[in-house]
Amino acid sequence: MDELVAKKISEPPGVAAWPNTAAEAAVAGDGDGDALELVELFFFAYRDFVGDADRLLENYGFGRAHHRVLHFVNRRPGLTIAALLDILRITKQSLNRVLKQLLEAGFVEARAGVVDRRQRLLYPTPQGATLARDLAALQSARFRKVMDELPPAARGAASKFLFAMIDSGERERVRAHLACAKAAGAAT
Amino acid sequence: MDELVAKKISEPPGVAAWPNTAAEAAVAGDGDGDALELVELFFFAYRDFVGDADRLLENYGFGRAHHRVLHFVNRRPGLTIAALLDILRITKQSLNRVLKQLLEAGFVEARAGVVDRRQRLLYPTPQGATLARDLAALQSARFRKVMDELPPAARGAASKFLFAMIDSGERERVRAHLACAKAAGAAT
DNA sequence: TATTTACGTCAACTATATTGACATAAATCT
DNA sequence: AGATTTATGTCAATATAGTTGACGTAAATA
Repeated sequence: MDELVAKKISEPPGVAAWPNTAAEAAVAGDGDGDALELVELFFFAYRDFVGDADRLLENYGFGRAHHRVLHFVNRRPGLTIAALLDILRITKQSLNRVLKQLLEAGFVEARAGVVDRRQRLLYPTPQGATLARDLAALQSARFRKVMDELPPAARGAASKFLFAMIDSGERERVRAHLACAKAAGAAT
Repeated sequence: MDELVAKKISEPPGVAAWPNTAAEAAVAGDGDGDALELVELFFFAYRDFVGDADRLLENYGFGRAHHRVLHFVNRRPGLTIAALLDILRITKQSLNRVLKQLLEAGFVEARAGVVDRRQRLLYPTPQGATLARDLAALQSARFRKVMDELPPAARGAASKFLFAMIDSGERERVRAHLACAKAAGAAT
């Protein structure tokens, strides 16, 4: 590692690899200040955002990993393992431990795929749906409160902002996921 | 993504099984739908946001924990252990492991407090400051790109939005931190 | 029939966090 | 001066969430 470090340090060429923004920032001095402030605000906002759910999950002996799985299964009933792995960006081994617990605890159930029987389609049980809803309620309550606090003009900006924060290559995927989840919700 | 869509389509049986929750969500009002969308956007946005830094940190054998410590030490040189623990909300044992590595690798240095010699005041070394700046550059570059993509009217909204997302009891603390960091930054 | 795909599973390991107990030096109170 | 509190370090055990790699199996597909 030290050699990597040394390499990095002794690497004025690295400057070229930097986003020119770094150079600009250095020149501009505090021009970066605002962006840095956003970096920290994002950190604090996310910390508090997940904190709500964490506290509720403790009562069930679950963690954030369970929350994510339950959330996406609930949002998109019939989700396959592969699709879930793709959303969460974790390995199947990692997912498996958490998913197994959710299955055994009766919060999620898996049915064999109809069109492709190798697939396991994941559905929330009524119990799972309830917990998912409670968790979502906490988090969307925070968003609603935020929207109330915000000047009306700023309200629509939040989702635009968050969407723009996503890797551009990922946006279509996310958009499709949202549309799909919305359809599932609307269908009922 | 295509597979997601395909699977979704080939899934009429799932529809029947669809959730009570979704139903309830629909009943609970679609105001929730928007909030739910924000919840997921926040998840994806944060995932990609930290991803940038993660990739750079790998070159140094560091993880997110090191990043957070280095970041705040760099933003607020002279930070005490207690202040850092308060920001990060972790235990001293957890901090210690990471901090020790940063100290040993020469990215951070600790000096005895002047007014209170029990305290260890943390400072970035030149090496640490460089890495911190590189990491920050990646992340603020993302923010700047986002701002460029956003309609001008929405730009100011981002920091208001993020600030409103923070626990109300924490906002003063965060505001103070930002002010302090800004002052420290101005010195450089 | 042969191969690929979707998934499960065992094992070993890493990173990040926790709780609890105890140690030490410096500051502060009485 | 002596007792106590404070700021920090450290050892040990544990939990959670993730990783890579290897191997297995049933079902779809070429």
